[in-house]
Amino acid sequence: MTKADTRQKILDAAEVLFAEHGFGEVSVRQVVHEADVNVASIHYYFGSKDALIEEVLSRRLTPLNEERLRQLSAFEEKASKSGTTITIEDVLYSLVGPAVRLSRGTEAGRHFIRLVGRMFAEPSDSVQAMLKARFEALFRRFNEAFKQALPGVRRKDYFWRLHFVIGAMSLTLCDSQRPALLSEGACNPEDVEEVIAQLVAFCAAGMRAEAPKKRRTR
Amino acid sequence: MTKADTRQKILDAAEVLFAEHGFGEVSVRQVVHEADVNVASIHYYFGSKDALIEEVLSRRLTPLNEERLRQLSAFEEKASKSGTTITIEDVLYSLVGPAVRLSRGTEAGRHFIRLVGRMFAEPSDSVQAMLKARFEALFRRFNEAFKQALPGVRRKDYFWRLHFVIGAMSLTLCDSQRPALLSEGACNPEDVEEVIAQLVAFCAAGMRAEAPKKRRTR
DNA sequence: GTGTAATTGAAACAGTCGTTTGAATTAATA
DNA sequence: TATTAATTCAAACGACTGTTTCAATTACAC
Repeated sequence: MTKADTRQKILDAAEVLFAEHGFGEVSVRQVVHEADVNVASIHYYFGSKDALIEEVLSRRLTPLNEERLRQLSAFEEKASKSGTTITIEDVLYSLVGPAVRLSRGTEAGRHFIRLVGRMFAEPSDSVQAMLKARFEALFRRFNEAFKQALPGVRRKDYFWRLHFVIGAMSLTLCDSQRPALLSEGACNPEDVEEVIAQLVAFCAAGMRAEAPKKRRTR
Repeated sequence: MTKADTRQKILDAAEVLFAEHGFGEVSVRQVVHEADVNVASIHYYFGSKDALIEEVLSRRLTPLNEERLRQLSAFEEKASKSGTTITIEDVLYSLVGPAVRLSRGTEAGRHFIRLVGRMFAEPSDSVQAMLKARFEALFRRFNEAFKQALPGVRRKDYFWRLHFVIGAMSLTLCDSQRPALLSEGACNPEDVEEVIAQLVAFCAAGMRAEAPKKRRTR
């Protein structure tokens, strides 16, 4: 067995187990058992369990965010060629499309994406710091694009709505089965383009909403 | 110290710790240390760690969901008296209002609500079964109300959108600080009625959106 | 084929885990 | 106040945690 094989087997097994049960609940011994390698391999290749977690995440997160930026650039170029500006649907499509496709393509992608969704609800400082580092560039780029697509929306309203978009997206990535269960089969979570279209339509309408007014507290 | 005191101290400490670090990451010894009681108390009062988790959740979830139903009924009554039907804003307001208020009121509420948000991203079977049991009645009741408020929306579209609403709400409850951080202070997560108004406006617009159309896969 | 480095293996490290025990203590009942 | 029941306590249970050690094995350059 070559070096690459063992590393890969550990990462694959860890991805599945972490997605299924969370970081804290999965022991390195479960990982090495599933990967069919020795206990010491994890520390030989990664140094520690925490370092392994980092590796599991960055392995797929980097290409995913690159793809998002690629799609966004393509939409912007297309718009500028036709003398228009990018639409909110285009921006959302670039943001959620690659992620949903990854989450529904292979079994590995499904596990990984659930892992990311789980992390967004994870308040632990180390995880949040990691997320921030990996998403900062993406965030700045999409902020500009959203601004262009939503000229009339106030700054404050925009940031709240971005937060809601992230929430809707996270849950959709993290839990693919609930809509099917709740609707008793009417929703098909495996119809990737349908999921994307639903998510984009919902978020675009929410983003474009009238500025909210507070109610009297009851 | 009376019996009630010890039980209460354990529940309070467990709520904070579980919300902060998750179920698996918190040991019963951390809980008893924080609660300043003996290790055996947890098994004396609750039987097991799992049973303690259940107790922590149901202690606040039951009154929360009762309040949601109360508000919904009040809106429905008001509408029927004036010969109109309930609006989507009213339904959403009943769903998210009590939860957001709980999450921003006391420190205990904040911790508890983060716990619930975290659980929605938790795929573990035992947790999902627990959630299902505790939310089933609420779910049926709100389904009817949404149906009334959204006569033109197809069944399939509705269930997808409900899923997105839950996602937006979950993240907002779970992570109160991110909007403030991302917006560099423009959003104030402590302005409870503002948060509710923003969430309701976003979700109402999303719920009322035009039926989505799939794009060509790129 | 020999020597050297990379990798794997089984065993053990010191801690921590959830849980249990049974005696010591407190509170309630009579 | 005496008796009984409820509660607390320190200590220990075996199992499991992440990590380390070092000999055995494999791969590769010469």
